[in-house]
Amino acid sequence: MSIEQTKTEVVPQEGQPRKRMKREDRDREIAKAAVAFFAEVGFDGDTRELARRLGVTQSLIFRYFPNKAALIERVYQEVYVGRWNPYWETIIADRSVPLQDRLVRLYKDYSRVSLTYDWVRIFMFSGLKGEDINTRYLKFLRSRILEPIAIEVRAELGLPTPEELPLKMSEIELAWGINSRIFYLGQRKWIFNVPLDIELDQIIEHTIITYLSGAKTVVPMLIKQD
Amino acid sequence: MSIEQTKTEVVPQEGQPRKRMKREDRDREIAKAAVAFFAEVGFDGDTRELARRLGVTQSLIFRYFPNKAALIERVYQEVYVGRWNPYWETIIADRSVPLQDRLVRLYKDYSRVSLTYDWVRIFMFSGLKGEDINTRYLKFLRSRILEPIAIEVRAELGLPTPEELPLKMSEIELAWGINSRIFYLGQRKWIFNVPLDIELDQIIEHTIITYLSGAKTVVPMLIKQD
DNA sequence: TTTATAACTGAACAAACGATCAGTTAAAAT
DNA sequence: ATTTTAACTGATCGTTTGTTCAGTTATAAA
Repeated sequence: MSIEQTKTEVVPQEGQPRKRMKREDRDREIAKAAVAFFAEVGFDGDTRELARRLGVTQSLIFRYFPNKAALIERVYQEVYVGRWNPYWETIIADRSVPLQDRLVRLYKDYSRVSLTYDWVRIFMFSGLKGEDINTRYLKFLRSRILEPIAIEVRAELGLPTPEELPLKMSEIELAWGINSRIFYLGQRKWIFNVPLDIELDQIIEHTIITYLSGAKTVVPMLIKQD
Repeated sequence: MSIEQTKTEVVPQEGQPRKRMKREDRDREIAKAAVAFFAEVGFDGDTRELARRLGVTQSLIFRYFPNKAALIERVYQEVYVGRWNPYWETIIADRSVPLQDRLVRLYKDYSRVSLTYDWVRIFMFSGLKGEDINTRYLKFLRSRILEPIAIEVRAELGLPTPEELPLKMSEIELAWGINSRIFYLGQRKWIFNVPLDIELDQIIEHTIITYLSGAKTVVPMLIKQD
């Protein structure tokens, strides 16, 4: 599996210099370039440099976005909203597949999105800026991914269902462990410049095995507490 | 253990208006305030605001540091170099204590430093800025903490020593899992504003149990590969 | 009290920044 | 071919930023 970025935008044609674009096309091009640019330098990156990379003047950007904040808001939309795949939520609950396989499949696919250069860095930049979109995203992730995982673990271990015994906070915290592991891989690669020593797929497999192995030991203990 | 009270801020003393300080004292005060300030707003924070918080004029800062870059460099020194505790390295190797207890003790203590508001945020800000000090820190961490842990796990499971069979990359990657888990807790609390659901100490204990439980399953498999 | 030292201030500069707008020109409509 | 539309430019403004420096004043030595 690769964690390269998908690049579907229209590249400025060398032979046929179509200078003027339709509003919609230019709009998308600016937004796309803004994602890549702000991911690289942060949201303090100046609009003149962004315009230079686009091959247009700075003032044009402000004819498409009322101000810089609106452009940044658009970047959030592109990254957070535009890249969530509802299919992830369906993988988890499919009990015709062994749980370990489901989790490996889920996180291999999830990492194709959330371990890209753009995604990891935008996520940190916006978080450090204090935007509440990160908080909202993680709460969404918790309800759509982590809680379902905790439920499946209960079933796997032959423990009471959430209806019989509500999920403990600590069971969900245990599931956070998977995401923290995956996300940290992205940070090492795209922020801290510490390359991964082995294949991503292999790390994901070990992460899932470790999680399930630990859950088998810890969860039966957890649900007896409090 | 708590990670609550760690957001430091230098408040101008009202009761004791010692206006002029000795060079050394003022130097330390500026450095300390700079850590707190840049941790909050990032390294693009302006020196006028920093001076205002210190209760001095902006020009004074430049009488203590030749330029802003030098001040930032000092911040790195304070956070990365100044807060490493060599005692951590000795805990791991003490085989008179059960491995699980050693790891729990190590990470409870380590998290007292690396899960503070200042530390987590400065670490991310400098990483995103592309400073190589993060890379160097993580390589140091790897050699002083992660590799020793992997070695102790070998001993615990009755597997060959590193002299008999060199450590595999994947064994160290497995140990990264502990650190990624711990660090992510700090990010949730100090960057993403997603509070921890249960006590930090408890999460650390579960993290170690999960790691050791997983290692017991995975490591014997790993050392037979390649 | 007087003098010497050095901690500190206030004003200013140049560069970089987001944002505005009157004017230009490519491309579609007639 | 001519007109109309709208994508785009170039110049400029006000603000914020790091940095400098001549001058001020608290503090300790004399």
